Amino acid sequence: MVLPQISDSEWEVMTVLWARAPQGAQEVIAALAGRRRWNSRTVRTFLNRLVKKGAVSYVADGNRYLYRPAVSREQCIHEESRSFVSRVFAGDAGAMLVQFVQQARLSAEEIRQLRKALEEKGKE
Amino acid sequence: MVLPQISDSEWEVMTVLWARAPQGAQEVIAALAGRRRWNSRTVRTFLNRLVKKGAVSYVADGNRYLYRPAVSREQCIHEESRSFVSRVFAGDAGAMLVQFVQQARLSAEEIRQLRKALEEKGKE
DNA sequence: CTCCCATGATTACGCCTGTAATATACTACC
DNA sequence: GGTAGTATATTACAGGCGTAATCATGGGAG
Repeated sequence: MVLPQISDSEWEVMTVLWARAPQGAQEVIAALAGRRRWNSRTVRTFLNRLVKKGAVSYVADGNRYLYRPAVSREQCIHEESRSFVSRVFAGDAGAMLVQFVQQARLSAEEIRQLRKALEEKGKE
Repeated sequence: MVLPQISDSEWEVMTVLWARAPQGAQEVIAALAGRRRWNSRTVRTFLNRLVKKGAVSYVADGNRYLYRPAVSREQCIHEESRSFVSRVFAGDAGAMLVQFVQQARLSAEEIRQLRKALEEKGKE
């Protein structure tokens, strides 16, 4: 199955659904209200498009729908990352990592975690 | 100055110009011929759009133009990366890195390089 | 029974993208 | 001086995206 293409705005909607599901449109709208000043109709449009794309499914609940993700966050992250690295770093993930590690602000905990992940890699 | 928005296809054209500049349209078309099966007119369209966006500048050279990047690769990478991390990882670069390190195939040299970069980070 | 309101469905619209084709201008050759 | 090539400039067109407004429908308030 090919993952549906998810736009920037749609991604925010997915984030809400990945955090909790199922949710009605009102709840999704409420969850987004803090971050984005979208008209409620706009959010409904995104939900519709996501359904049409197969990224979200729904079941009827009385007079409304309950929406839930139809694709996993992990898969989507994977796909987005792949396309990002391929675009910007010509597929060279190593180059990307080096650049990011040098540039990002990392907590001590993250550094520890990254070291550990690298150890694992080194063993292969 | 706000960086222009560069699309996927346009990014490939920029890559060619970042590698060597200035170049005439023919040279850019030739450079891309191996990777993408674009009609030469398509490439010219991208060059035009990039000029219009201010990402590329040109000077006349006889009957043709010589194009060169008007924005630096580093700036563009930075911007693309920022928007990617903010979108997919809600701005949490650390989370992104952990995910990538676990997932990417890395050469021994890259692992060494990353370790070193982490050492530097740890010292701060 | 009737009217309003919320909900989903359909439609709108301008800009961006991918992918070119057509038009115009200039040069180099016969 | 016309003609064939190139080069750039302009135009095309469908599908995606951001941002909503309008339409239709069914259930609850009165």
